[in-house]
Amino acid sequence: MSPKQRRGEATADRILAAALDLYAAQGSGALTMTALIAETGVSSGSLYHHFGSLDGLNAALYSHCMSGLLDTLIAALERSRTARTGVRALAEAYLRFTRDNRPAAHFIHASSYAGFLPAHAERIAQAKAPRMRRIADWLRPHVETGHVIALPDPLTEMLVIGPLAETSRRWLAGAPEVDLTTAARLLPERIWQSIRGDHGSAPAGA
Amino acid sequence: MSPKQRRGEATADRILAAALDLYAAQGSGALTMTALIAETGVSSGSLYHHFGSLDGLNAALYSHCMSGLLDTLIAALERSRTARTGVRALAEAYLRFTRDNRPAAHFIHASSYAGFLPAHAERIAQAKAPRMRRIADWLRPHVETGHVIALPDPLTEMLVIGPLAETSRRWLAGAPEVDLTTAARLLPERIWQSIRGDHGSAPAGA
DNA sequence: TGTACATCAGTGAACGCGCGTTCACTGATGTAC
DNA sequence: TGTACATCAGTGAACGCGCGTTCACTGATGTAC
Repeated sequence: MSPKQRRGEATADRILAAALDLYAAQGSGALTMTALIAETGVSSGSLYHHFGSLDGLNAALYSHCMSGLLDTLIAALERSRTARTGVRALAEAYLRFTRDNRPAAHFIHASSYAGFLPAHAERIAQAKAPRMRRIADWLRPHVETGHVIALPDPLTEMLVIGPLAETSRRWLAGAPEVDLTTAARLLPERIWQSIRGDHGSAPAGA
Repeated sequence: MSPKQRRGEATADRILAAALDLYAAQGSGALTMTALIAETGVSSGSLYHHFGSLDGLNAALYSHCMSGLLDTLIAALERSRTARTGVRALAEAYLRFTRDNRPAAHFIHASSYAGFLPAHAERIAQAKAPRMRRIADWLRPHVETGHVIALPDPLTEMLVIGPLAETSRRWLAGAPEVDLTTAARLLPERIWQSIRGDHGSAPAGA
């Protein structure tokens, strides 16, 4: 996991970067050990030394990309004070991440059902869990004051992430009718409407 | 595409059913020509006679599953008169489809970035387009009366389908915290809140 | 400051395996006269 | 009603290829004394 020599870490990073490049350029079918060896010049033995298997490499790449996304969302949230501005900032940040980190976003979304997720669940959760906790910690007081509706555990997340993930997926798949800029302008307020509590901002007129 | 003999159609259907079974049981990696030949007893030549390639078979399976989902949504919509009841019925129907047709739902969601989608886009659109049109036709009058907010083209769809798709994905991936029954009880109304216009039902108290 | 040694990092040839696909063929079905 | 024939449906052996992984090895790094 954590290399004991500097050059080891550098090699691992270089391999992950090349893996994401390969993925971005030619899709999931192109992310093979053979292609990675050809692309990086690194030997197969070295690849196995660092990642154990192709699945292990995929898991490491997933962890890396997902951490990038969550860190972006956390930064947006923790800059905001009210529930409404926080949710809106998170929504904008999510779509901005998709636009600015297309390969990483693509890899995250395309990996939903990949075999390496359950196989390396523990290692992945280790990176993901503390970040999810920070998001939950930010949200909790706003639920307690009634500004955000109280829903059973993952449903608020579904309402917020759902439209953003679906929009990102369509855009990543190349759907020409999806425009991230328009989405970033209009979706955040509608998402906020879907989770705000009775105690939220003025309901009908303003 | 359309077989000229009865038994041809029966064989193709049997192959697609076996393909979905294989997929459901062991994941996308298990849906291979070799496995399909072993499972169905059909010869490789027959497989190629009907579907042309593995990608072709995947595209046919996708079309079949997607049509099933859309038909379910259309039935729910066209039973409803008001915008609110229609949207709620669609949301419930979507989650019910996921629960009752797990393999088909899984295949649909997991295929988002598959190579066979662009490769067979035309054939797939032929099944999808008329169904999407019926949904759009149902929605249009409700936008015109102001009961549903007017948004640029795919954004309303993102707000409605997003939370449903995300909930389905998590459940399909085996996330234990996602409960489709709870989701079906609480999400529809929240989704409605996200797309209803000023002219929608009474806003704050009821 | 120098040396011995354990550990980490990296090499590359070789392996077996299952994959998608092809092709020359036979058998079944439906249609025209 | 019967026959000829074109087309559809289905067979299965054979192909080459690229894949993930292994393993015995060498070289680089850091640490203990």
